[in-house]
Amino acid sequence: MRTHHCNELRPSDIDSTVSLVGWVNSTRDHGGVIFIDLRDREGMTQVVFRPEEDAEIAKLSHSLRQEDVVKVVGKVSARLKNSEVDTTNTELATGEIEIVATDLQIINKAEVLPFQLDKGNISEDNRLRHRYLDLRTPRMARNLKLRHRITKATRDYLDEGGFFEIETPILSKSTPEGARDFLVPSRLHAGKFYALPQAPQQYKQLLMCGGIEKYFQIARCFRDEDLRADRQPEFTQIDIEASFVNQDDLIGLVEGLLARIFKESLDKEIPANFDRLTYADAMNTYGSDKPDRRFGMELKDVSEIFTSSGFKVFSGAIKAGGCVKAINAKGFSNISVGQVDKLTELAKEAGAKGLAYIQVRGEDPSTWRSPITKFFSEEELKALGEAMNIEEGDLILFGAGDWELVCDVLGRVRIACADYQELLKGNDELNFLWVTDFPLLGYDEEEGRWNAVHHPFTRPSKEGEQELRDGNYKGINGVAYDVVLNGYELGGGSIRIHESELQSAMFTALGISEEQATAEFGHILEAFKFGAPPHGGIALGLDRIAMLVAGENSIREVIAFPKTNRGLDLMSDSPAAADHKQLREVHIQAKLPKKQQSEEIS
RNA sequence: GGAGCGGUAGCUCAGUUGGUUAGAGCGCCGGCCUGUCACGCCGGAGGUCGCGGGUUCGAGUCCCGUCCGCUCCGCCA
Repeated sequence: MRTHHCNELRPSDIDSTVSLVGWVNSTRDHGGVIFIDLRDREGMTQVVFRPEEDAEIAKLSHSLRQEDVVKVVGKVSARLKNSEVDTTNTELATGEIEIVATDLQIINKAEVLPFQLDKGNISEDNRLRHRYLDLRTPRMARNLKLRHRITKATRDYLDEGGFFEIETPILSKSTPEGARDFLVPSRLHAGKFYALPQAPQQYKQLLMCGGIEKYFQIARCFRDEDLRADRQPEFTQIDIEASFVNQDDLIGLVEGLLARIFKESLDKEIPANFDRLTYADAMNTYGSDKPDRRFGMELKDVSEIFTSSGFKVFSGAIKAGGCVKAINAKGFSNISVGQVDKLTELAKEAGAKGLAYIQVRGEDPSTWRSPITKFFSEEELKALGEAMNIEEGDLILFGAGDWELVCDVLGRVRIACADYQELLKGNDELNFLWVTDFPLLGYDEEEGRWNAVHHPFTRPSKEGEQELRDGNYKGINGVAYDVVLNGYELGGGSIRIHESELQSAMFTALGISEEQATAEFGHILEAFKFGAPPHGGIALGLDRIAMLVAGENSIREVIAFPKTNRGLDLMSDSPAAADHKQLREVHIQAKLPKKQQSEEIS
């Protein structure tokens, strides 16, 4: 049907006869001569219709409208160019040539579109409602192409590394831990349900038990939780598991994979090895387990200065076993009152009592504007000035109290300040980082029990193994690692437990009874008894990687048919009610909230 | 579950303190135009101001409720 794509023709093709197919991107009708830009997946080519060339064809060309699907046959010609005029279009790859049409076939007319494809600022709900049109835009074509290159690079790289791509069940079993599951009622087994997988975690470990040794999957995962710009209810992970490997093996593997991905999608070189920070250091220095290190503004512990301070908020916090930390937002002393209020609100939401600050208006502390410096002694002010490297124009922000809380609060404040100061404007750096040595278990005050920080299959550190068996849960680290890019968690993994007895100890730690463990996880406990190899793995968020590669702010921009914030597909209008027959077959009766009942009946 | 922002023509938006017939650009329709590439010129059509209620002589504008979209907190082992 076609001889070329719309991005291909060059001056070297002049005088050849070609045929192109595609969509009418735009028309410029001069009454006599008519130009159209013909667009396909790859690019655009200008077609010119002249009455003197073929009166019939030229006449037909007057009827062309945006997004008509057409086939054009014609001769490749040079654009008019002499000392007086130059009709070359430097914006277009094919801008030095044009097709002089000798035949035009209108394959399918398009009605007037719900929005103009060449306008860049269409509201997102409108784009989603007509996603099949939105996908024609260069932006979406590019994003999906990049996503394809990423998955292709992943498959090639892991294949070359000896990994088998294996599919695991979508209809699987609900697990008590973790995110809310999507449930699928069983027709054959009344009252029973499959769950859609949150991740192929157990299956991939069972593949290791099955002697596969190296597995990967571009795996669709499902979580019935609230959405965000970087969270969809169904999303895709690059899921990897390998036997007889340690943490360094997996870190090296993933560094190589990401290098391959960035090379083949953006032709960008990234560092061969990423920095590593322990969880404790990441929290201590950046107040986050996924720190954005493209800017500094590091958290500093200034407890020593205020141990016996007259300012009781600080000295009291230290006496109670906590700490005082501060950040220096360089050059941000001109912060507005409104912004101070916003930061304070942010700190309070995170659990702080307030947010102490100093606006540094000059060298001398007497010029500093602050609600708290009046309580500080001269020595304290001097020591603080040195510790925080205080200079004119700086803004110092404090947190005091429990270490974890202070880190978290200042971590959030740090991000907000960078945002206000536009520190990352125009920054195209790719800052990769490993965060390691996560705590294995975290204590949930509200529920009064221990939770897995990563998941219940993460291996404790060598020293932690006996502690786990003995029930000394505080302070055990897991052999877990997260890879972070510019403040986004790209993925996380761990070396797993492969001994049935140690896995049971883990379930005990999580308050799962022996009966429950047998019922929910019996298959994996059993599998570990028959010669399970030591193994570990990682899962990377494909959508987030694609988002960052494409330079987008939302993963919806790299997903062909995403859901809205409320989990709706505006195009197909899902989810939708099921009719009574369907529900009967799966032994389900819908019981709607009161306010919805009246609507459904009417 | 909570907070914030938004919803006005097919699209993107403006709309003052509540006050006459709700505007602009693009698109669309008709006419003109033989070198444009955001083509140009002339004319025209097009509105449940998200929906429901309230206040008022009078509501796009104020109040209450509700739906939808976006961002964030909670949540996301």
